[in-house]
Amino acid sequence: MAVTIHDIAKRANVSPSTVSRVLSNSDRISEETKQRVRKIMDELGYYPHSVARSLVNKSTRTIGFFLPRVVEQVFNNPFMYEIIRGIGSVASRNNYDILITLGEGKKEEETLRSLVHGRKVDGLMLIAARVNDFAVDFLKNQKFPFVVVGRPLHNENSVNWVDNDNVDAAYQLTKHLIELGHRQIGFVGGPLAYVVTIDRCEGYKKAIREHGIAIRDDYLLETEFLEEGGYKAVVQLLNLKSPPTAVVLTDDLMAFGAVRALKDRRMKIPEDMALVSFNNIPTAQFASPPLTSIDVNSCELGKTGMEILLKEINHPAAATNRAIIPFELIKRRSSIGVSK
Amino acid sequence: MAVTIHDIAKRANVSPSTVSRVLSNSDRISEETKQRVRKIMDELGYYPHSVARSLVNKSTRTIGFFLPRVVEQVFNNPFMYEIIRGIGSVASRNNYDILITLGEGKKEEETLRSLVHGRKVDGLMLIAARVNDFAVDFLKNQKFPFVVVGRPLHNENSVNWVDNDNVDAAYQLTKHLIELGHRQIGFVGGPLAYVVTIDRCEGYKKAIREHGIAIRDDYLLETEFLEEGGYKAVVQLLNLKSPPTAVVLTDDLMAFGAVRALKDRRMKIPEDMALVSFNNIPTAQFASPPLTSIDVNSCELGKTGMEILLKEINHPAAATNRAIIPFELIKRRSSIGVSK
DNA sequence: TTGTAAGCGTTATCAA
DNA sequence: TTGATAACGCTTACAA
Repeated sequence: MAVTIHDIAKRANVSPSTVSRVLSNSDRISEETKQRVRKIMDELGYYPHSVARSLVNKSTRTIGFFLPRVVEQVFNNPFMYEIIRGIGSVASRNNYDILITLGEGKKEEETLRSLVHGRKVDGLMLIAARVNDFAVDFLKNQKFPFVVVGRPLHNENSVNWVDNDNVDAAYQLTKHLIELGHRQIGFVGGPLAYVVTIDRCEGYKKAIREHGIAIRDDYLLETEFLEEGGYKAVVQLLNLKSPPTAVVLTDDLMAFGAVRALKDRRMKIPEDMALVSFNNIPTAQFASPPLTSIDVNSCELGKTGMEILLKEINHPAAATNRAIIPFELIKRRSSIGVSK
Repeated sequence: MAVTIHDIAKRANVSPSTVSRVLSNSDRISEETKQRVRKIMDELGYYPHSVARSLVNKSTRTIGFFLPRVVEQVFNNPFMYEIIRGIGSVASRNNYDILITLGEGKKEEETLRSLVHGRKVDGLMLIAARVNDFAVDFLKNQKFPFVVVGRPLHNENSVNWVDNDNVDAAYQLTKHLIELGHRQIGFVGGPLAYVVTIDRCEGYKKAIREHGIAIRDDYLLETEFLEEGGYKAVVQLLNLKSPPTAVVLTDDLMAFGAVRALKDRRMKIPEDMALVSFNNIPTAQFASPPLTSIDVNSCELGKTGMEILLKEINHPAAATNRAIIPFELIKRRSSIGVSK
């Protein structure tokens, strides 16, 4: 069996509580005993039992990363990994671990309950706010510390969250196309169940309207955040009587699909159709043509989200926190072509 | 405070142990009491405290995913996320969670000790075997359940692992180039500290030799598993008096770098230089040209690894397990060109 | 079929 | 400066 605090105590001729105090470096223990106890700990290869600690401390120093199945299917996306890396770097620095719970095959409520009431984690990170987000409502209701990476629709002021200004990002992206001379611009969004889709669509519409262009419903498409979704959407747009000359897609993977659809028909990008998208995943720059994309700064989203969560865990009384992470419009050949 | 087993017991006029037995659905409790206790659990919204459970059960139903900093830097790679998804699907099905520990800024031993002796996890998944792998040695020594995704160099028979047959994969990939008529073939591997690099290099050499071609040391390069590494390597190869006409790269990201290097010099792929690589990350097919790549089946690596780990956790006495996951050579335009 | 009580490995309160 | 002792919330012999 592993060595416990009692084993140390016995060997050092002190009580377990003294050992515990040495562990927390209490200043009410003589330097001499500290030395002695520490030496024995080393000899015996002692390491505190984190579960036992958690039980009495009521803290696991672990935060949960919860991905309900619906979300995971939609966002099977490289940028998810970037977010985890961001979270991880802040977590690691603060001696927190990350518990990943995939809700696969289980009901969302069941999984959340096991995390929250089971006290497996001190707080939760949610990825992507949905329009009616069960997880947000549940956690809010339970007063459990959490942060959403993504602006929630209904609880913007009472929930901790971090996101880009997606309305503005879509606005800038669309404006970029308009400035290139496009007047017929399509919009391919993800599922409308996600707030991010709504925001980006709004930014798109705002840019269109501001430039005196009419909004065409047949230019507005909703699909999955996947390559296949982008493919289908572009095919549908191309089948219109007057197809758009440019398309805003809300994800790079979709844009990859769009590229494939256009290549299948021997059409040129951006000459026949310009493409712009979101996320700037690591391979967007290596696509053919390289994709104009909004860099959402995923790593920073994760980092800041984690910082907010730590604040919430340690000072639950404090005000609601939110953060807007700057994005960057990266112009590449899929919109501006080779000339420029 | 959260409701405990005692609260339920009081309300149901039974003892805590009875409640506990209801929880584990013991067959020594009358159906009637079960019903009654369960009803009260629902009413009070009871959920078992997982930490308390872990303490007595000596199991956290959590497995650790350990990524020492050195490894993480090297493998900042989309296929890592695929592996996690694979692990996650099996874990979720078996009611396990995944604890991700990024060793950032901490010593590897320190982190491992906190996981193993701190009993935060029931077992560990290691990603990528290094030639002298501290983690492997440490865990083996501690007799702690673990599995390596990647063949270990020294303990092939005494350690659980799962991997592709990297020697064969590299052999097939190189042979593919030879069959296309190439005789001058370069090899750009990752750091030699990783077993995977050694294996792939061996497969490459085997194919070269078997076809009566001489091995040229100036065609063998070692670099990072990153885009930049591929770029630099190809530049170096191009500066040779007689550069290779084809190159085997051990990662798609490297291949992206290679593509960039060639495009910078207005060289054609595969006419001026054919490229083939490993991993078949989701965007390899959308590169320009689409990349010929070995699909290592990352998701399956994760799944099988997790299955082996569960076996090890539940039957520690059983024999050492290992698994070879089939790979697939996906031929695309970066090697075969458009004609075919 | 159910209850009592000990124990899992810590920390924290109170006394000494 | 240190030591008893009682938690933390659960499981499991052993008794009844």
